[in-house]
Parts: sequence; C-alpha cells; structure tokens
Amino acid sequence: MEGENPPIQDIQPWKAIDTVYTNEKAGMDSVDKDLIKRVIYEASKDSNFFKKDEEKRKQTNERIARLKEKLAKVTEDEMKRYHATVRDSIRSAERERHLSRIWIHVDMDAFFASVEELDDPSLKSVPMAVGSIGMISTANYIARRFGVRSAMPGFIGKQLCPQLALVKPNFRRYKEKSEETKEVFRIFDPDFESGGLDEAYLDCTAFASVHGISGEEIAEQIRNLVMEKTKLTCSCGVACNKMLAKICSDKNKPNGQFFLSPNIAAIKAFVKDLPVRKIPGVGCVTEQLLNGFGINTCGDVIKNAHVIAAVFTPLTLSFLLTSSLGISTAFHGKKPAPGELSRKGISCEHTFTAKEDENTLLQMVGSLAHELSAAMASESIEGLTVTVKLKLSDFTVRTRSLTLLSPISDPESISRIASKMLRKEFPVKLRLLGIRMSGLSPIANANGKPKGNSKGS
Amino acid sequence: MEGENPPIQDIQPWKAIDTVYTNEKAGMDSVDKDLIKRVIYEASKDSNFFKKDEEKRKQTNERIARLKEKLAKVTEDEMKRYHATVRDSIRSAERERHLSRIWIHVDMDAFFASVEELDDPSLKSVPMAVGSIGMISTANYIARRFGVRSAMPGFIGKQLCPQLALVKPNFRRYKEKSEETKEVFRIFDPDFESGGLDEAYLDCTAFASVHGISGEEIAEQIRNLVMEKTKLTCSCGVACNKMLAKICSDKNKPNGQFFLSPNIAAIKAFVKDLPVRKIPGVGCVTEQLLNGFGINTCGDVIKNAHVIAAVFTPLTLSFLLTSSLGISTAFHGKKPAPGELSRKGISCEHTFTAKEDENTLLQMVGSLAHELSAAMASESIEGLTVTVKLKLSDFTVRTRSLTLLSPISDPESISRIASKMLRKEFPVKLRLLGIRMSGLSPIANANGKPKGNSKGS
DNA sequence: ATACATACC
DNA sequence: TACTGGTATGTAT
DNA sequence: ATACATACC
DNA sequence: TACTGGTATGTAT
Repeated sequence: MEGENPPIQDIQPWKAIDTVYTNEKAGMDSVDKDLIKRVIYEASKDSNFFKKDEEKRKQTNERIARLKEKLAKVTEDEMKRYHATVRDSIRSAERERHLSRIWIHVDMDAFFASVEELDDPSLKSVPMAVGSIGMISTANYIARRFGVRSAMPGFIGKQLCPQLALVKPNFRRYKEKSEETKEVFRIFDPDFESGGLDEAYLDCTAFASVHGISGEEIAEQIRNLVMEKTKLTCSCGVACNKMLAKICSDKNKPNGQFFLSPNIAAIKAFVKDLPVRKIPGVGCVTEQLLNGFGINTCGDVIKNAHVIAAVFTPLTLSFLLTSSLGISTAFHGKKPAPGELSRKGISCEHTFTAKEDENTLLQMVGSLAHELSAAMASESIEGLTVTVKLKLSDFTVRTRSLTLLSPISDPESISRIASKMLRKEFPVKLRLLGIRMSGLSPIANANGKPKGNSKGS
Repeated sequence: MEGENPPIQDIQPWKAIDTVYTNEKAGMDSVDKDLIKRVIYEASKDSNFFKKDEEKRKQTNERIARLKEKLAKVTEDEMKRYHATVRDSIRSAERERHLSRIWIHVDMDAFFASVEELDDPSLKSVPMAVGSIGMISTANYIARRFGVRSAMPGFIGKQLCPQLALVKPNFRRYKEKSEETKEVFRIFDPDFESGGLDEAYLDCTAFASVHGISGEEIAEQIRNLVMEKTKLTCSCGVACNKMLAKICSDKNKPNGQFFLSPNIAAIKAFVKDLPVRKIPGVGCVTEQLLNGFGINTCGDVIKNAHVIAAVFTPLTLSFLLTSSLGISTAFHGKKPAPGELSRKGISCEHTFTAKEDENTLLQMVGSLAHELSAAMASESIEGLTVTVKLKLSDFTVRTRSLTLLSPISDPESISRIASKMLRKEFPVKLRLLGIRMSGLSPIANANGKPKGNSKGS
C-alpha cells in the first residue's frame, strides 16, 4: 500500500461520490454521469448531511476491515465446516423453491409525478419532480435525464436542472388514484398485497388456472385495465415468486412487462449476474459490505457463501443465499390474526432548522403529541410504549423510549412522557423531533369503534 | 356450581393426585393404581415439594381461567379470522410434510437399570431402580409394576415397594455402553442425532435406498446389532419424520418396534386419538392448559385450533397444529457452524438440606465455582455471562445473572461474581445453589486445545 | 425492554 | 438556505 | 440483557 | 429424613 500514487479521488473527489443518486440505470453517457456526480458533490460537500454520510461510509469500511480480520483468522478446518453449513442452507432453501405459482408485481411508473401530469398535462413536457426544495419524492422521466431522482433534495435537483418544476405533493389525490388501481388488482387476486401506494404483489395462480391464461396474458390485461381505469401506466414483473416478480417489474420500466420463465435454468441465468443491490432488502450498507468482500452479484454470493457464513449472521446468510438462488415467498403471508393489529406502531416527526431553545423544543413536542394523538384517535388505538426520536444538528439520531403500565392515547399523557424524556437530553441542538407509539391495542371504550382487534396471546 | 355435593376429592384426596408418576402406561388394574396414588399422596402431602407443586397447578388453573375470560370476549367476527389463521397455518404446515424419508428413533429400554442388570445379573429378578433415596433415574420393569418410575424420589419408591433395591448410578459405565450403541447407529446414518445417552434419531433414507431394504428391516437389524454389541434391548419407531418415529418407538416397548406407514391416511389415523402429552415438547403444564379447554388428543387440537389461536401464542399454535397433523422435521438440523460452539451453556448445581448461614452458603458458591471452572477448563472454554441459581427451602427458584465485558473461566472470577450476586439475596434459606456460564467461547490461549470454535457472526 | 441501524416507498 | 416522513424489521444488550 | 417457566433425559 | 442435575428453549420485559 505504501509508496503508491495518491488515489484519483484526491484529485477529483466527486468521482468517488457513488451515492444513492448516481448508481442507477443507463441512458446517460459517462460524461453526463461525471458531470452529475460533480454537481452533486459541489452542492453537498460542505453540509452536515454529507459529513454524516461520509462518516457512516467510513464506519462501514472499518466494519469491513474488522470482518476481514475475523475472516483471516478462520482456520481451514473451520472453513470446511462453513462450506458444509452453506450446503445445508442451500439444501433447505431449495426445499422452499416453488415453480408453479404465478406472481405478478405491479409497479406504477413514476407514480406521483404521473398523477400530477395527468391533472396538469402541461407538466408532461417539462422536467418536473414532486416534492419540495428539501426532498424529492418522484421525478418525471424528463427530469430523470438530468440526473434528478427520488430521495434527492430539491435544491440539488435544481442545480442539476435549473428549469426543474417542483410540484408540492398531494397525497390525498395519490391515494385516490391508488384505490383505482386496487380495484383492478382485486379482479386478479382478491388477497393481493400492497406495498405502498404505487405497487402491489398479486398471486395470479388461481386466476390463471380458472381462466386458462398465462401470466404474461394476465400482465397485459392488468396493464390495460389500469390504464383504462387510471389513465396511468404501470410496469409488471411475472415470475414464480414475489421477489423475482418484483425484480422483473423493473426490467422493462416504464410501461412494460417482463416474464421470467418458471424453470430452474432460466432462474439461475437470470440471477447469475444480478447485482446484489437488486435484491429487495439489500440496501446501500449491505451492498457496500458485500462489495468489500468482492461480492457484487448473486452469482458471487453463491460462490462466496462460505465467506458470508464466516462473517455474517446465520439469518443474513440464509437470506442472501435464498435470494441469490432466486427463491422467496411463493404464498401469501398470513394476515394478522384478530389477536393483532396490522399496524405495529404509529409515529409523527418533523424536521426544522436546527434549534436548541429548550422551551421551543418542548412546545414542539407538545404539538407533535397532539398530532399523534389525533391520528391514534382516528383509528381508535392506544399504545403502551412512547418513543421520542431526536436528530441532532449533525444528523446523529437518538431514540429514547419508555414502556408504561397501561396504554395511553390522550395528547396530555403522550406530551408529558415525551417531554420528560426530551428534558433528560438537554442541552441538545436538534433538526428533527418525533414521537412514536407502539405496543398498540384498540381502545375498548364506550362508543368508540375499534377498527382493530385486541392484543393477542 | 353452588349447592352441589362436595367433590369426591374432598373425601379421597389422593384420587386427585394425578401427578407425573401415575398417569402412564397400562398393566395395572385400577385397584393397584388407586393404591399407588394413595401411597404417593400419603408420602408427599406434608412436604414443601408437594405444596409448591399444588401451588403451581393452582396457578395454571388460574391461567386457564384468565384465558377462558379472554376467549369469552372474542367476537364472532374475530373468531372467523382465527379460523382463517388456522387454515393458513395448516396450509403452510402441510407444505412441510415429507412422506418419503425413513426415520428411526431408537430408545434403549430402561437403559441405566438394564446396564446394571447386565453387570450384576442378580438384579434381574428383583425390583430395582438406579438412583438414590432422593431421586430415581430409571426403574427396571419389575419395579415399575409396583408403580416405581423415573423422576420419583427413592423414598416414595421404597414405600411403594419396600424390597426395592436402589443402585447408585455409574454414569461412566452408561456412557461406555452408550458409545457401543452409537457404533451401531453410525452404520445406518453417519450423521445420526443423539438425544441423551439412551436414544437417537437416525435418518435411514439413504441406507434404505442404497441397500434396497425397508425401514422395518433396518429397525430389525439395528435391534439385532445393538443386542449383539451391548447385550441390551432397545425399541425402535419407524416413521417418515423425527417426531412420529419417537412416538412410535414407545408403542412396543420394551424390545419391540413399530412402523407407521408413510401415507397421510395412516398418519391421520395414528394421530387422531393420540393424547397431546405424547407430543414431544408438550409437558405437564401445556397438557393441563389444553385439557382445561377440553383438548385432550391431537384430533381435538385440530378441531379446536381456533381456540388455541385465540388463546395461545402464534408459535404455540403453529407447533401444536403441525405436531397434531403428524408433521415435523424430516431432515437433519444444521450442525452448529464453526461460528458457534455446539454447547450454549455449562452449569453445576447441588441440592442440600436447607441452609441459611451466609458464610456456609458463600463457601458453597466458592466450591461450585471451582467445580464449574474445572469443567470449563476441560473443554477449554470461557464464558461472558454468570448466572446464579437459588432454590429456596419452599422450592421457589430464583436466578440472577450478570454479563461481563470480557469472558472468564477461572474459579476466582466466577466465585467473586457469583458471591456478589448471592449476597444481594441475603437473607435466604436455600436448598439448592447453582452456577451457570453462558455466552461461551473457546479459550484461544497459548497451548490450550480449544475443542470448539470461535464465537460467530 | 431499550437503543440503534438498515431498508423500503 | 436547503438532505423527508412513516413503517417494519434486525441486532445487540 | 435479565428473569422466569417449561421441557427432556 | 427424604423430590436431582444438566441443558435448551420460549416468553416477557
């Protein structure tokens, strides 16, 4: 390592800024990409956000270093046993492989942005994003060509594309349109599982067999009906399990579909060079960790599973292995028993320009408590555990929680408890305050209409 | 409930004493059984043990009452959803049903007692039990006819059968004989799983297919070879999974075998009237709880699964349902990865006549610490967590634990920490003291030979 | 139970 | 000037 | 992590 | 006179 030339990053630091925003799809040549990286870097480099981000990446690298040390200490003998563990895991994963189910993952194209375009067609011809100067939810396809993406702050989007139109989100409207899509989904699978406003998983096995049609034909029908109903386009993935369907729905986006043939050879070929980051559940950090061990694709995961076994948790091994083999849930998950509410927590948080005045912060907690309490009332639920979330001005996150003896939902109780926890943290300079209630149960009160069920077991 | 005659138990209290000892096998007529119950009752009724036992049973009954209240509050609507949950659970359990594996559970007959008879044939003709006046491990079949059973204290055994010969256990010898049996088991399944000195689970699928013989034939061979090798008899259960094999090995005990045909009809018939207590994992308490809801057999579990869903934990539901359907593990469990030691804890405890002198108790902790440390040294392991176990003179059990920053194994450290925890409990009158170490890792020291592996993940 | 990290939309 | 808000889940203690 | 309960041999 | 000892696992907090 010593005596080498300084790495390129020291001279063109933005080239190393391979953040969330830049590691996606094709469609731009490398000059464009380079420019985009540079703009993002310049816009970010002095912010606390950027510092925190770098710190995290550094810590992950240190974690990689520690794991590598651990790996180095593994004896040959132990490694043999890790290989055996891997063989075991693969064998038991394979028992969960189901090829005979037809899953379709439907993903609305640039959903929020498309709804806005629908409601104001003039937006169709300009680069546009739904969100605020602080944060973008979705960008339309024109804006994406400038490098504007979701989860990017609006001010960076503006720097990438000064003409960018920022449209304030209108969630009520998106919900409406989402309900329209659901009417379509129900036709094909009354039990479809939705994953947010803009996507859903449908088990179309029964529909296909009853109507004697293929998954691909069903996907066509879904896309047609969704268009008819909502005037919006969506993309579909057709495969034999949820994960594969989800990955497939991204393949021919927008307004397309992709069918993965339900046979092992096709699945293995599909998965072989798939970047691990495509596995739902593998985010930036896990990707960085795996890359640190030279594991970039699902094929690499299989080849190096013994390394993963040596260095990660058994659950992580099993998850990565299963996913990389193209295996995942092929049946609908159990719906929550009446024992449980389907929701496990409810929360409310706000970001603001960093503040340290104690009274101001305490007042904000009070108002959060009222907001949260109102949300709880509207579902007739109460909760046992109060968690306060603080984000310091340097983006460090802290949580403090307290579990009570009996559940509460009134704003006064929530406020009192949250304030007490906040006070213990003073002095602090905060950019975010949040309150969350968990351990939820329906309110069994006089005339309330509990929409949920009594806490189970 | 009011105005009824006093229940029979008030007059003949021993009839209600349906404890561990009396609710087993046939072979005695009801007069005998009644006599046995009465003797046991008379021998027990004034002891602290008996009081604690009654207290626990009472608490379980209160728990049943509470669960029934909860059940009563379940609305029709909720109950419908519990039914749906059950349907879901059954569907997913059925996906785990494997009929094509051949499992054999081998259970040595009255193992310790039989070894003693082998070494001293004069014991064959008299009622005999291995154990002490305080506790019996195993009784031979002659003694069993008097009602003497394992887990019964020797003094009660003597009251049931004054001629009872009590033989002191010789574990080294049993281990030797157990190793002999294992040599046999390895022939049929090199990966067999042992469950204590006297039983094992063998997956004989491969052996059967390689040698073109049936499970029943293999069981014959196992029994012959075990007899040849050890001069001891054993019993075998042959079925398509571990649980069923285990239950089957009990069917024709001693010196017999039982084959359960691997088809759903046969399994359903087998399981229908099987008492829940036969399910390995369902002990006295769960049995009592289930009986409290009128659930006595596996058939009842299936019929009343919605009740179980409403009242027990999802895991318990799934376990009881799966078991009652005759489904269980059909493949060898993963062996511990080199990441882990196969052992998760190591402990040492002693019972004595109740003491409250603090110095005496502290000295006892010191000697336990030395014992434990020696056991750990012999395996070259150390541990992070120290747990002290106390049993008060009234049989109440208390545990206190502390997790350290770095692992220990030397007697001084263990003793120091355990004593500190004990002192906090003073004053107490104890009949048992124990120490356990967990969070184990191999000692990576100079010339030690770690038999295990470094702590994982 | 508490605290924190990761992930997804 | 300026990097969300809501939820679930995993991991460690 | 801590405490306690259940289960098995 | 007198009701074990060792281990794993689940549940709750």
